[in-house]
Amino acid sequence: MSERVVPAADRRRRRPTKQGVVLSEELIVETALRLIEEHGTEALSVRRLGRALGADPSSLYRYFRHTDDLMLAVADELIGRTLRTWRPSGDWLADLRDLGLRVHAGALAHPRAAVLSSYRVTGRVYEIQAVEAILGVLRGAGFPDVEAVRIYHAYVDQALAFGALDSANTALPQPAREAEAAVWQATYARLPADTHPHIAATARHLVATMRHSSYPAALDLLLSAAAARLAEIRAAGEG
Amino acid sequence: MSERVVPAADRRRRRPTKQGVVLSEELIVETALRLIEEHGTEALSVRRLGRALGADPSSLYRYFRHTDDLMLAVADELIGRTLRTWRPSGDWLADLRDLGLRVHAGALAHPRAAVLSSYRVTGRVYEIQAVEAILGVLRGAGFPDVEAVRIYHAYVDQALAFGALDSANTALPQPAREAEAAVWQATYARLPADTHPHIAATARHLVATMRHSSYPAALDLLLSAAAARLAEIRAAGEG
DNA sequence: CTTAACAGGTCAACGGTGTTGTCATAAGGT
DNA sequence: ACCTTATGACAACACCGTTGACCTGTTAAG
Repeated sequence: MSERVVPAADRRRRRPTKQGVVLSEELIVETALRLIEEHGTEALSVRRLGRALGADPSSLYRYFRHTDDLMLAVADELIGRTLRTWRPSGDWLADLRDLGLRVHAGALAHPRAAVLSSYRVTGRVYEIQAVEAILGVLRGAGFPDVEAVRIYHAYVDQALAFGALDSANTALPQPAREAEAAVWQATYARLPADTHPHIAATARHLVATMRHSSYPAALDLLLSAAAARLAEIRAAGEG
Repeated sequence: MSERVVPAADRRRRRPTKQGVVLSEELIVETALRLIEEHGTEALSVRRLGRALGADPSSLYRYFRHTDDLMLAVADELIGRTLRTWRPSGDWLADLRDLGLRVHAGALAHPRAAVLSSYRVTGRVYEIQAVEAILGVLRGAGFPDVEAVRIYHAYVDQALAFGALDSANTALPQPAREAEAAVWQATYARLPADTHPHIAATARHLVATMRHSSYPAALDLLLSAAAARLAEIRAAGEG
């Protein structure tokens, strides 16, 4: 049973497909990303990807063992792209806020990859770079090691978790998405004040707020708590 | 074109299936939950569910218009179960902390269902109860409406997002889970200090911290930021 | 007690999916 | 120029959600 997938390094024979395309891991990953962007999550299937590439679907199994493998490769590329656009300024709070929003935006742009990668540790280069960078920002700001690690963990997981959450939501089929939006208007905004006083009192704000991601708000809350903690630490350090 | 789905209230004719099972919305939802728990997310399909119930798959379309409708019903049942175990004490901070941990624990107890339900708005009874209760706690504590809604949104999404994240991770196949745990020991803990100073300096803490959920830490950060905000609001109110 | 309406079950089919066993052939080292 | 084999193509498999047509037992009305 010879392996179906050949390691990228051993590839020599660049034979074109019937339609004249020369496949490669990079080309496949890029095309997958483009497909998701242009036609949404549900547009990404092995068969469609094959069609978009001008190749038989089964050819892709020469490059990835499962769709899962493909998605992880896509995710890795995504991390790399996000990290490359980040320009830390030296202001730890602003930098972490900026990076958080970038990670979240990157996740939204590629829902399927984001959901898959959110709960996995890859141990690959870009991930390691990100860990080192974030820890550097926190320790540079003056957080002691234990605190830096604790906040790093909460910060990263929150960015990934919200990224996945909001991704999954935007990846819903169109009718389901519209139905969700309608629920706040049609159901919550119409509950009577005598049975549901708190919802009724805030209905206007609920309808306006719930249609957007709560990640920016959650991020600001987390970071402001971290800043408060840092102030405490500094005060204690001077005593 | 007569509607395929008849509202639950109008159901009269309880005709058993060939295999002698009397279907109902409740029975279907319970069976779906059980299926997900026992055999994982991928085990839940209309066809398998039909088989597990002892009914033709197409029968389910007499109760739910799409799979999506079914998933919303499952999600709401989960919310209901969690909410029923919560006993608010009147201390807003403690109550929200307690509820958050319960939601998270509930998600971990039903890993596969939690992932599916985390990003949906059901608009069903239990969800409405939860929204009303949480908004009540926040407004009762003294948050003005806009602020209460903003914090409600971040708080709820955080609980659901971390629930889904940690669920997805625990739901990984055993070998994959072990491989993940090993990455911190095998990869991160061995990075040299000259190329990755921050990781090297905190490696001990990383290995210890990353194996647990960061949700409790993230929840505490969010709530402490909310408490700080409330203090500000109260101070301004007295001025 | 009969009967007609129809809720609610079944069946078959459609077009989609991921994946694999097998075959064909052109690329590339010798 | 030849042989190996990497790599593409094809066909098939087993699944998926969903729908239209059909059939039948339950139930409410007469």
